[in-house]
Amino acid sequence: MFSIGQLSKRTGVKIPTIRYYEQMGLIDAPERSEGNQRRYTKDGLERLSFIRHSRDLGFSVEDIRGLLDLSQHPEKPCQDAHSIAATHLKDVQTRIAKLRRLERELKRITQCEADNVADCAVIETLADHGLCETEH
Amino acid sequence: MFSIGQLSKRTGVKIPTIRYYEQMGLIDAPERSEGNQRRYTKDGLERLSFIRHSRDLGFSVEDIRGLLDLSQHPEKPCQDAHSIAATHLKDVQTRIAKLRRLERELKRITQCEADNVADCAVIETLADHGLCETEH
DNA sequence: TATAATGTCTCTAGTAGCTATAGCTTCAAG
DNA sequence: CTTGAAGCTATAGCTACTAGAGACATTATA
Repeated sequence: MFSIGQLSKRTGVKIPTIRYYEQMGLIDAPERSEGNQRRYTKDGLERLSFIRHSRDLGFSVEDIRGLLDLSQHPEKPCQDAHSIAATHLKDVQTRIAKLRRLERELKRITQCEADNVADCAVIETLADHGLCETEH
Repeated sequence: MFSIGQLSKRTGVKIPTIRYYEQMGLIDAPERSEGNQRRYTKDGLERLSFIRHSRDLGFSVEDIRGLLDLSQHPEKPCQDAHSIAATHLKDVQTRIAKLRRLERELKRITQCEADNVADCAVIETLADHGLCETEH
């Protein structure tokens, strides 16, 4: 049996976050000690690790709900898992593309060598959208 | 003079967002019509465009506060603007790097060809961090 | 000029995914 | 038995908006 602090150390999930996941119904409310403190089993540890890892990969809490549910039913087909992951991958790729456009634009404007605001490319660009090289 | 709706159309900033910016002190409270509706001048339009453009480039509201302040003082040196932009650029680059790691990992796990959850690489990977190729 | 349609007003609450704080109780070590 | 760390609940805060309710203003058409 683990206390919430031990669980936190083993999974890398902060204590308030564990309580938050319980509240959100991502993890079951565990048993309690006589003094009303949470006591987790190995199962709880594994479930939380799954969640942690999924969050690390950027899945939303809603996605994780679905993935957790699937993981409890090994005999089910796994199309749903594939589709959740594929959708997420697309989303990540979209965000990368957007950030790369920002990066290009920011690189360009930070090359400004002016000394004061009147001639500064950063401020000038922000003030006038027409000066941008790309559409955002 | 523009109504809030006209301002919204010209800048692409949604009406509730304009009111929100006013509340946050990013834009000044404009004059009102007899019937208490907001009436904006060209100045207001330009300031909001600046904000919109800065948001498009991903600057935070706090950053924008600083940038707006600088833009009002053309005689000032523009180091601060450069440093805000450079910090933001680094931040964007960090996020890109992180997303690329995610992309690689997601690509890998979505190549799974299994039919059911028991053999599914997606679920398996999430359940066991040891199966990851990279650190997140 | 009357009326209908659209626009705008304020206020409150909700979104995601936590994080922080206050004031209390419990646990483990010495 | 005491002390200090760890845990409890409940509430509020974070970013940057967005949605909705119910009332009032403005504009276009009949």
